Amino acid sequence: MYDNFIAYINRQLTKPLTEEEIEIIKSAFTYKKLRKHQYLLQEGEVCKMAGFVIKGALKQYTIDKAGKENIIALLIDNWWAGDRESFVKDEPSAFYIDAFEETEMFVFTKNVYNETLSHQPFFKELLMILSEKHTFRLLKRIHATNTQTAEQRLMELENSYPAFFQKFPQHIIASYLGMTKETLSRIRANAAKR
Amino acid sequence: MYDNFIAYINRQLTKPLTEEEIEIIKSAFTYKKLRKHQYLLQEGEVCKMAGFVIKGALKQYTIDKAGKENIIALLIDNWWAGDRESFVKDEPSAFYIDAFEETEMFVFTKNVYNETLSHQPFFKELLMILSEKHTFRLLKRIHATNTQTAEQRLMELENSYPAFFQKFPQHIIASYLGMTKETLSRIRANAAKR
DNA sequence: CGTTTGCTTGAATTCTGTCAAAGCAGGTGG
DNA sequence: CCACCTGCTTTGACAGAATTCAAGCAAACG
Repeated sequence: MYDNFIAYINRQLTKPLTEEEIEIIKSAFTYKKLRKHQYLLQEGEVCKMAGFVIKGALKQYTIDKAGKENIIALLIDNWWAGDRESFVKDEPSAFYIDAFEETEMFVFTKNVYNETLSHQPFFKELLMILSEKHTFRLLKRIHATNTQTAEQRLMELENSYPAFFQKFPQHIIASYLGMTKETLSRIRANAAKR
Repeated sequence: MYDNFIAYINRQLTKPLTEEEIEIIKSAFTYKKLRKHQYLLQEGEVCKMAGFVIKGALKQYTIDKAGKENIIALLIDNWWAGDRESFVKDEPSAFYIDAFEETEMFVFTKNVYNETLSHQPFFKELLMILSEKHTFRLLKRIHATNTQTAEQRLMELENSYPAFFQKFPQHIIASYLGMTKETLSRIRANAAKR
């Protein structure tokens, strides 16, 4: 059951996990299944649980006064889900995270993190590597929104993360890209004409 | 000379630096002064040096085919400068970083990082803490551009980082915020009318 | 079968970028 | 000391892009 997860971690780290470390992972991460529309986290809650998406799809978003969802992240197989800021600082989260389809995860709690994972060198290295990759992607997203047209960003997303387009409807993708669903639809229509 | 820098690091870490660690810092970080307009890094170069801004101002940016600068980061006193992606992966950087005014820094090289700093627990912790804070800020920037108007983002920047407006002219700030200098000027004019 | 969900399209409006021109310092060199 | 640059800001006119509001349609679902 943990095989793919262990293999994934080994792909990130510079040296493979020892048997001992694998045991630690198996005891620290518990299997959790989210039904469609089930919350992993709600705004105002402190994020006490984070984890790895084995299979499924979640969205992370805020809701403004008008009730509109603003998608900040889309999370699918082999991604991590959780609000790290809230988790680390023990502060209420600004985000909702919920399952857009039935989702299987390996999760760990703040207690397990504090007592076990945070002392493990392999886990510190993993966190550092993931954090760096995440930072690089976020920087690219900012740069892309500042320099590229809506159409270019859409095409780039289609190339980089085609799975998003299988899992999520267009209005979700549009919000993630910072545009309305109408704009996304029109971009598509214009591109098709050429 | 290193006092403020050591104090800064102690403010980040959970436990204060030992005398030994302070000595390591003093030998690993060297003082460097950049003249106005001097490059810390140019596009296409591998970033072999990164560091802490003691005093001064730098901008990190790309240049498009039309020759237009696109500012991705502004770096002033008590910030860190360098392209971590290039530094870590040993790949050519996509960015320029140059001093907008005379700038004093404490820098470390890739060699020093590999041989010394990367093995120091205190430095790993520091990197992790800084990386996390950086990530939180980047996420907020993305969310702000997707949900707030140009005027709101400008006002928020004025509140959060007033020093930017002392150090940099408006056309640099505008680029950082992803708008043209004309738009920024008009936002100001409209806001003043009310 | 009716309801929900997602997608498209149109028209009007607002916002932003582009291009061009002009003004306004501050600093430099003659 | 003055004239001239250079860097920065502002303004206007116009074009283009994106949002909003509204309506309609198709597919999926219970």
